[in-house]
Amino acid sequence: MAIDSSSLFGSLFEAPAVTRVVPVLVPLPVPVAYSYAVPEGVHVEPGSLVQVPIGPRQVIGVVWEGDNDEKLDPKKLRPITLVFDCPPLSKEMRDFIDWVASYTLSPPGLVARMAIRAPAALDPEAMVEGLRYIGGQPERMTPARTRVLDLAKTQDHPWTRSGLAHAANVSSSVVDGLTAQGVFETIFLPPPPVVARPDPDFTPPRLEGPQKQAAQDIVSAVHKGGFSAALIDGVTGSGKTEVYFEAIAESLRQGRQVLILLPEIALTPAFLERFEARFGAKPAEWHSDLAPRMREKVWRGVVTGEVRVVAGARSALFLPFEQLGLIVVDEEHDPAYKQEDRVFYNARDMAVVRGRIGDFPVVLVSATPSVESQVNGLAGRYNTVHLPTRFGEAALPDLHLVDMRRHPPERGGFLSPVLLRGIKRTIEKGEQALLFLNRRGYAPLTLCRVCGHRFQCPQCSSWLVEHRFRSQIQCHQCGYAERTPEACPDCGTLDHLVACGPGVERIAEEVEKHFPQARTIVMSSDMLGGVKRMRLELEAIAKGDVDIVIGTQLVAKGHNFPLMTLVGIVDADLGLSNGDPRAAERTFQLLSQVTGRAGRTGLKSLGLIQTFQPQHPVMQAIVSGDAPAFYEREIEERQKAILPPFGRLASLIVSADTRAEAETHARGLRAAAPSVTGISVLGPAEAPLALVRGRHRFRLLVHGRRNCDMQGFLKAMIAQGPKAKSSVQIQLDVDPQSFL
DNA sequence: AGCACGCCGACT
DNA sequence: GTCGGCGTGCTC
Repeated sequence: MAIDSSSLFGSLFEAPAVTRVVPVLVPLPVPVAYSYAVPEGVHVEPGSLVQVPIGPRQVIGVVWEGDNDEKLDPKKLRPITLVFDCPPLSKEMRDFIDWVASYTLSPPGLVARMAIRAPAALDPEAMVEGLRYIGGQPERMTPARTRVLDLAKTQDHPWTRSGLAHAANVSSSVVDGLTAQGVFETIFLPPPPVVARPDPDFTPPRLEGPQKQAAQDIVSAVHKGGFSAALIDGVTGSGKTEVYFEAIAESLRQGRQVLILLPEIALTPAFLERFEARFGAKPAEWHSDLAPRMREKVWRGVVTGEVRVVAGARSALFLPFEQLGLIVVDEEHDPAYKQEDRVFYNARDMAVVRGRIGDFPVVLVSATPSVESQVNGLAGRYNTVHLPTRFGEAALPDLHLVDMRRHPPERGGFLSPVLLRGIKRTIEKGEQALLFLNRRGYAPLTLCRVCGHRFQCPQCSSWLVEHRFRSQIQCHQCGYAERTPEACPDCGTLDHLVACGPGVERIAEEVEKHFPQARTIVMSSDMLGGVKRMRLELEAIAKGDVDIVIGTQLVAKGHNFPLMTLVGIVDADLGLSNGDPRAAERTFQLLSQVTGRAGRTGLKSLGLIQTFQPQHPVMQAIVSGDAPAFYEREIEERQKAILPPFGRLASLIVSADTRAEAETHARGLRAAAPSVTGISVLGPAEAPLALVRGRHRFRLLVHGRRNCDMQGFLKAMIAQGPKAKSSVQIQLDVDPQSFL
């Protein structure tokens, strides 16, 4: 119910009676709810969406519960401006918001804002204008008018103006003319649903072997109801999607809504079509570049319950579903689930929390689960379901390590003779080769041969990467770019700049030199022509119009290339030595994903992995396929990173996935524990180095996830003061039991 | 987050 | 003499 603002002020002589004061979460980075007066005759309850004044502007807020600040004079409080005509946020949703705010040490108002981020959706949706045939004839008949009338007579349902014109193959002015003659009357129709309702029994599933058991396991969890967390751990091509589709079907049969979380990049037309084939309708989409109108429609459909299934990126986790009954997190290991600004959260972990608070099952899915989820599986907190074999005729590629010390490339090159032979054989058979290198551009570093000058970013001091296609040198950290200079800016020498190391463009150059007749393409996110061109190129590749694809990690995700029978990893070691505590895990996941692109239609396929460290556990795990052993070792390594109880609270490193996140934590720490001096903020790669140098007595590592018990940590710090002999427990994200 | 106020440099 | 840089501080 919207209230008229003129009624808020009462008459001149009677002071408005303050009937009630309520706390309201406003979208500001403040730690508490603000208090507002509720005008007489206005009904609000916890969860109501309201418009309130903040200084000179109006914002959307949510009525919360709890005590109001008693220091504020209720008479001086400003009144709520408007109550939106919209179902209030449920108790579950409010508990979820409070929980996430407390866990991530974020202002609750900013967390709440993520749930109500479609402001215009709060207005009632406009009715659609329609036309109904009421009989009669126009004064003059024409062939076009006859066509329209024939159609309207045979199909007696309301038409839209353009729909009728299109169906009768006339221009809309013909329809307008008939309407003016009184043949049609204008009526108002409720807006059409955003998406059709999916039918759980549209296409019965055809599950094979281990899929059956896996589906039975998770379907029974959904059937039983109540909170549970499952981890579907299945190799690429093992049919994980079909399995979780059955869980979705069961939830739909129970009349509950379903949320499928996907990394943004995996929200492809291919996925939506697959869903449609099983359920007869597409899910509603939710992601960052949804058109504003669509965003509003989906948001409203979710609140009212009209939308049954949402497939969305991480932000979809905060949609206020009416009756959510299941969350599926596909590709649960994907780093894209981590939000890196404002509110730092991992949607995968918060999905589990939402399931626990809402008392419904959550299913995590991956071919290469995160170490965190593996630990939860081993500890019995998640029920692990294995799908060990490929489905149908698909066979895993035959994987081999290429020891680059024994098979060096020719001078100036990066492809070993072994890989070049493999490419030759593959394209001779009319099949495709994929060369993977996770590095955009031509070369990661450029220097002057004469004076040794290195091109460095003026803004953030990382190396500038040469991009030959664009004739630019770019900073991959901050986006700085300039035209590739011809002369060295330091010594002025012309044409003496030398590229160091490979990027995909440079690999393409090498490939073209060896296979001038082959059709070659470079796929990377900075591709000229944008997303549209990329889609077309991916289709062309799938059709077999390309022989050799050279790509960055963008080709690793989701796409199916039936003719791809050779995958060459150009530099498998890349990313193993960047100081990231998760480097080995990430590399394992990436390499598994890329090699999984091959052999999906039964053709015999091969993976060649170029490495200088063939003994490295990641390489061994990839070729042996012994993932359990790899995870066991990773878990051990991660647990070693949890420091034993330490002595004095002398100084502290705060380190996180990004410097910005570490800054956020540090601010919280400084505010909560002013007695602790010597708090340093370091980037992800610097913290281990500082520790090695012994500058700090201990560290608080919040790499990647916020699963460490920050609240407990702060309390312990405050309790012990700066010089106390302390034994603060630091809980690293490897063991995220704090939310279960 | 926004948007104010507030104090020091180059300009109609 | 003003316009404008962005540094602190407040919003129920």
